[in-house]
Amino acid sequence: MSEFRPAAPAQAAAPPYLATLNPPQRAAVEALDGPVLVLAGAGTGKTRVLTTRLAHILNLNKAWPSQILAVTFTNKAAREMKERVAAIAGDLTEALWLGTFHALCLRILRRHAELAGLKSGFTILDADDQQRLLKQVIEAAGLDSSRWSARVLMPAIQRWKDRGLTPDKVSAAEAGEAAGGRLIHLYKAYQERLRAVNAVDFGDLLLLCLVLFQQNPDILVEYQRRFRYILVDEYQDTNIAQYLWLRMLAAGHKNICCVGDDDQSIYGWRGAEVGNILRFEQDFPGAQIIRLEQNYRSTGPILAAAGGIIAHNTQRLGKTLWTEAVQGDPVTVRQVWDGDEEARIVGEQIQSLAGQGHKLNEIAILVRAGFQSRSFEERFLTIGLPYRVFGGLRFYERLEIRDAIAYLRLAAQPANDLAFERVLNKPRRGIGNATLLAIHGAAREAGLPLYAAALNLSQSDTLPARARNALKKAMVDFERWRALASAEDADPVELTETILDESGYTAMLQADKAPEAPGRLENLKELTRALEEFENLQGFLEHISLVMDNEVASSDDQVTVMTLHAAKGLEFDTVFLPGWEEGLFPHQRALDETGAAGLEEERRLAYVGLTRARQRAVILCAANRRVHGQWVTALPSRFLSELPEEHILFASETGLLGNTAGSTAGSWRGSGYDWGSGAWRRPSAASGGKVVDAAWEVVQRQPKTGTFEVGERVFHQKFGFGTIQEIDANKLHIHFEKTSPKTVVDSFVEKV
DNA sequence: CTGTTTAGGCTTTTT
DNA sequence: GCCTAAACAG
Repeated sequence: MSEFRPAAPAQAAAPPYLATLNPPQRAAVEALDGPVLVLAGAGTGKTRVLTTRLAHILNLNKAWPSQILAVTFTNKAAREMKERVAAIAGDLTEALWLGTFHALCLRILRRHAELAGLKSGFTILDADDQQRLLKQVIEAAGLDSSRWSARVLMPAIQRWKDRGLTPDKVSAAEAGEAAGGRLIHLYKAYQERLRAVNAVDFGDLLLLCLVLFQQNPDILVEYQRRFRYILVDEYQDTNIAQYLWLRMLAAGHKNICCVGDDDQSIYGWRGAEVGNILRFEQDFPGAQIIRLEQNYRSTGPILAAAGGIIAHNTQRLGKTLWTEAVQGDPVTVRQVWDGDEEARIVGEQIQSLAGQGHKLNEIAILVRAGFQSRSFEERFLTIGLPYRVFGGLRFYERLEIRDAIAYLRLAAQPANDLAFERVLNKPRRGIGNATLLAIHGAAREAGLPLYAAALNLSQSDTLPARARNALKKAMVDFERWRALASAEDADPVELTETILDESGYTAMLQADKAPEAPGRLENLKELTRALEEFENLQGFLEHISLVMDNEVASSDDQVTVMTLHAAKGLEFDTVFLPGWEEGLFPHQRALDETGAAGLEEERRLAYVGLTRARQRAVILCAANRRVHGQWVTALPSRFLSELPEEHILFASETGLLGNTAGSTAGSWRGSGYDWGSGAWRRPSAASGGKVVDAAWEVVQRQPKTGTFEVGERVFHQKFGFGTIQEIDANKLHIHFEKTSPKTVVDSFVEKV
C-alpha cells in the first residue's frame, strides 16, 4: 500500500456540486474528519449526500479511491452509488472498495482464506442450501427433524451469527435455553459441517471476517491503515456483527460517516439493531450528528400524517420533516366491508386516476403481508388493469434455475456435495434413496466428497447391478461435463445448453404437463441469456452467489403491488395502504413476539409506507377479513388513531360500521370514528372539511339499465367483463371472460 | 422408486 | 383456504 501524499492546497472556489446542496446537506458532505452520523429522513436527499461526499473526498485528493470503503446493504444501492459517483468524479471509482457488507467481507476472506479456516475456492450457500445442510445436521444428531425443524432453528442460529457470536461465544445461559440446550450443539455441528464441505453461509461472511480480524491484529491494522474514509449507507439496518466490523475498521483513522434513519429501521426481525444508530454518539466519541429534515418528496399532509404516527415511538433520535410543498390533498382513510371491497375500491380509484392521465407506474399498493396482494391481483385481472406483483420467488431461487446452477456448480466444483445431491436423480435416473445412502456411507468411510465416492462406487461391485448401472451411467455424464467445464476455451452458454440437453432436464420439462412447465423452460433460456455476459463459468457462479437480485425492468405502464418492506427506498405519486387493521398491521406476531419493540417497528413500517407517497396516500381498513380461511371481524389499526385529524379525510361505506361497533366500542378512541353513532366523523371544516378533491371522488358507476342487446359487451362488479348471450326479461345470460357463463339480473350489469 | 394422500403452518426476507 | 413437505401405498 503506497502512502498517500496530499496534493497542493485546495483551491478557493467551491466546486459546483456543493452549490446545489442545502446547508445541512452541505455540512454532511464537508464534515470529512472524525465520526459523523447523518440522520437523513425519508426523501431528504440521502443518496445525493452520500455520493457527493464520496466524490468530494476524491476531488479534494483526500484519499486514493482504494483508500475509501463505502458500504451498502443491497447490490442495487451499491450499483447506484457507483454510477452516481462516477458521474461527478469520473472513472476513479473502479478502485473504490464499494459494495455490500457481504461482498466486501468476501473480498477480504478470499485474500486470507487459509487464515480464516477456509480453503481457497470456498462456496457460499444460499438460504435453501443452508436449510438442507442444517437438516442433515439435525438428523445426524439423532433428532426428529419434524419436531426440530431446520426452518425454525436456522433463523435462531442466524441471530447468533448476526450478533457476531461463534458457538464458543454464546453465553451458557443463552445456550441452555435455546431449544432446550440442543441448539448450541447443532450450531457447532452445523459450523463443522460447513467447514467440512468448504462452504460458508451469508452470516459467516461477516462472522469469519470478524474472527479473522480478532485473531490477526496485523491484518486488521493493514485494513485500518488502508481505509482513510469509511461511508455506510442505511446504518439503521446494521446488525451487531456489521457494527463490530465497522468499529474495528474505523478505529484507525476514525473517519466514519454513517447515513441512516432510525425511523426507517424495519429489519429488526432479521437481526438489524436500531440500537446501533441510537447509540452512535457513545460508540464513536466526538461524533457530529447532522440532521437532514427538509423533505423534497411529499406534500404537507402526507408528512404530517407520517410524522403524527412516528411521534408515538419512544425509541428514536427525533427528527421533524418539513417541506416547502405545504399544500396537498389530505390523506384519506377509508373503512370498507371486507378485503374484496377493498380491492374493488382501490381498483376504481386507480381507474379514475388513470382516466385523469396519471401513469400507472406512479401508483403503488403497499401491503403488510404477501397474501394481501392476492385479492388485488384477482380484482385487477377482472377489470383488466395492468399490474405487477413484486416479491415471491426471485429468479435465482426458482427450482429449475437452482437445478441448472447445481449442474454447473458440480461441473466446476466436483467436491460440492450439496450440488451433487441436488441433481443426482433429477431428472429421474433410477438412483434412489438406497443408493444415495450407500454413497454417503462410502464417502464417510473414505473421507471423500460424495462425487468422488460415487465415482468409486460405480466402478466397484458393492452395489446391486441395477443401481450400479444407473450410477455408472450418471457418473459418465458428470465426468464428461466436468471435462467440458475445465477446458481452456469452455463457453459457459454452450456448456449449460449441453448439460441441460444431455442430462434430459429439458426433455423432462418438455414432457411435464403442469401449467408452469413452459414458464420454467423459458426461465432456463433466460438463464443462458444471463450467462452470455460472463467470460467464464467461475465468474458467473461467483456473481450469483452474492447477487440474487431480481430486477425486472418493465417499460409497460403498470400498477405496482408490493410489501411495505420491499418499498423502502422507492417513491410513487400515489400510494394505497390497505389492511390497516389490528392483528394485520400492526401484525399480531410482531406484538406477541417482540412486544413494545415490535410495535415500534410496525409503526416505523407505517411511516415508511406513508413517506413513499409524493402526492396522494390512501389508507384502507376492512371491517371483515378472511384469515387462514376464516372470517374475522377486524378492528381498525391503532395507527389510524395516531394520525393528525386535521390532515386526514375519513370516509366509510355507509352503515357498515354499525355492525362491528357494538363489540368493540370504546376500545379504539381518538380516531375519526364515532362509535356512538356508528359513523366516521367528518373532518373538521378548517382543513380537509371540504369535499374530497375531485381526483378522489370515487367513480360511481351508474348502472345504465333498460335496453340491453344480445351480443353487447357488459361489466359485472363480481364477474368482470362478458358478452350477453340471451335476454330473458330482466335476466341476462352472459358469457364472462374470466369465469364461467352465468345468468344475472340486469341491474347488476353495466354497459361498457 | 414413484405418484398420491394427508397433516401442519401460515409476516416481513436487502445478502 | 391453500401451499408445502412428509408419509404411504402401489
